[in-house]
Amino acid sequence: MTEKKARTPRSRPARQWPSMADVAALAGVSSQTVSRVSNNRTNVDAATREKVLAAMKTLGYRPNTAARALVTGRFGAIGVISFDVGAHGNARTLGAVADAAREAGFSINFMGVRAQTEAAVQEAFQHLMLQSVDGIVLIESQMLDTTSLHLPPSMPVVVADGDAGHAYANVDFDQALGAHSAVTHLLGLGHRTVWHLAGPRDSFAARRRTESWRTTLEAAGAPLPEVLHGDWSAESGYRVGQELAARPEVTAVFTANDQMALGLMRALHEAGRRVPQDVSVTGFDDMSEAAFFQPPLTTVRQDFDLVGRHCVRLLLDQIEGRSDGPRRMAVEPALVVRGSTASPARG
Amino acid sequence: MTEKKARTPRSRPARQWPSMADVAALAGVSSQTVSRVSNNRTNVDAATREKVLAAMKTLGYRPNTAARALVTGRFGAIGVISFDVGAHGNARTLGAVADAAREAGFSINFMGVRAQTEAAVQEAFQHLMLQSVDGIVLIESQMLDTTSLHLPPSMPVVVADGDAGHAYANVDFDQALGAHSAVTHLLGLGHRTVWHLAGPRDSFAARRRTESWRTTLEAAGAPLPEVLHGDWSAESGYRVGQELAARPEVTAVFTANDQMALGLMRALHEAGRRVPQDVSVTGFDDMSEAAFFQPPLTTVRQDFDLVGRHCVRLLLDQIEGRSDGPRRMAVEPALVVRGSTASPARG
DNA sequence: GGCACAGGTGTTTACGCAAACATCATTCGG
DNA sequence: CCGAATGATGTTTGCGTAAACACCTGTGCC
Repeated sequence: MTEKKARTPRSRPARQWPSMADVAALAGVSSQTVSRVSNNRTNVDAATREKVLAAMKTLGYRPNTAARALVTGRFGAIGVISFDVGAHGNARTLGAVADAAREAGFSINFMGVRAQTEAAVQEAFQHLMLQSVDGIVLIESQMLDTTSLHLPPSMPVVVADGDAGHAYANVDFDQALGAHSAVTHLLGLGHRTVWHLAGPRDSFAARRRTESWRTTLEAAGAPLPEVLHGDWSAESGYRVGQELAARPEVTAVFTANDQMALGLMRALHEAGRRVPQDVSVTGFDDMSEAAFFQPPLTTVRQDFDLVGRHCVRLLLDQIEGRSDGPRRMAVEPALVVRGSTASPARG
Repeated sequence: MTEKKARTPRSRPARQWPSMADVAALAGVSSQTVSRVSNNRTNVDAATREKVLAAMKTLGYRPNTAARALVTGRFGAIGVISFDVGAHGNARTLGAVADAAREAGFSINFMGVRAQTEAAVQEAFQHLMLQSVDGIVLIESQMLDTTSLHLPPSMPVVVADGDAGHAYANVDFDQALGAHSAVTHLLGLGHRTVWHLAGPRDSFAARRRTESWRTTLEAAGAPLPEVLHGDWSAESGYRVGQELAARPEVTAVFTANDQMALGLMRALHEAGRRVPQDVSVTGFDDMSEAAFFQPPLTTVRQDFDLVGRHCVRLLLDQIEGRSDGPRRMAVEPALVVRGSTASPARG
């Protein structure tokens, strides 16, 4: 391993990848010409290009991204920070961002954040900030606080499904519209009012859904019931559902996501209250399972793929210096009516 | 990318990050000393180290991973290739691998693969192979064909939830045990035989579950019904469920995952066949919603976190040259009995 | 007091690539 | 037919880091 010659080769791990110099030697050109071919520059003779490409193939050459990043200052990578990917919406958004990024020639540097604490988000940022990404997408970032994250102003950031009040570019569903359509649907069926099983208090998406629920009820002159909070999980929906099931005046519930709606319906069923005959339930997300719940769930469909594409587009705008594009984008959700909602029983 | 236009778009961005040299200048030491501090070497005087750390903090210094990777040949990154992250199991595994990797100081380079074709997997590999990762984890990789993937032998690879027959290290659930326990549970309840709603034909995990179902039935001397295939989705479970519901002899179904079981139960319900009184149903995965299905699903729980940790461990063994560790690991699943299974009605 | 030795630090070099610049051969307008 | 513009290629340089090596100082030992 360690040879003791005059100017010895280094005792590094043996070179397993050919470099531009190797390709250049085989093709009988300079390494710069190899670089030009590698980067698809136009000013290379067709015959020369062929020679180089052949040599690349022979040696199995692949450009070294580290060296390229070092010299260009660009990494071809987008960082994605997300909370629990076990949550349906987060996973879908991640997948959509990844797809869109790949189409744009970027890879995804993923950081999962377990705890919803600011320190955890901070740490994730710090990791990604080691200059190894060109920009960052933050999914479900209710803890985001602009002032405490020491981001260099030059680091492009897009927030998906988060607070629209901060300084970063933002892509989100039109939560207000989604909540409004669900609540209006229920009121239109003849319910006197609509209860609300909300998401966690520190989620902006959840808060916006709650606000829209409130204003819709107020506009309709319906009484405003107390808000009950879950944590997005089916289990929390079940717990809250047990409380709601105990109140006979509850005939309609607008739930902030599908998973909680599932738990809610389970609790109602166990308490002997039928959905939709006794209680109507709506969800939010339209996860792929929602159509097969018992009963099939009326819910608000979100187009996660579109969100992913928008995120990447806004991020690339920043990365490539096109800051004239829109900084905030909203994706319109659509109400999907299924079997979990009906007119209240005449009682 | 014909960027024939102006020669300007490639102008190098202004230096926005301080380098070692900047820190060294401020601290009044050589850049090599900064390097030593940065890498936590011991042979640095305590006072000097303090000076350097202070300078780093003042300048907001962060080591440049590209430069470090260039010189060390290591990237501190693990590539993860996964199919649809909308599928519960894949998302959970991804999250677990990401967590385990972060604990080990590695970041995750994620590549989603839309189409389950060999070409798509190939392309994902090629992307990751641009030397930007130290190893690769492949999730749900039924299409994996060792001979056609041109991996350098030195690229560490671990396959999760895939074929145990190939040359790569492997972490998987003990599918046979899981299927066996579910089928045995159903037979033990008094069912004459157990039908099987299987996963896609090209999934090794699905095939192993099917095989184990078959051998368990044979060992019990139970008749062997025809196998019906879904594609993991609730929708496919619903379609197959309509067929099964039409056969009165079906009293118990072992389903290859929870989502299909949901669709199946929906179809049974619509056909007027009650679960579990008329038909018992088991799932596989124990997704967090399964306990709130109607009825709550008896299923086989998989510990995805453990799989993720094992994957990272096996991968690090290879990356760091410790190839003496185990190359294959199995994680034991556990049967969770809930309300979707019961003894057949005396008919 | 000399001498080996170790710990602390600085100097040089190379990693692989692409930008900037240099060189040479063409082509074309007048 | 000359001089300038254009195109194809080679040469030099530097990105930020860590390894290898050189060089100091002080210490302990005889």
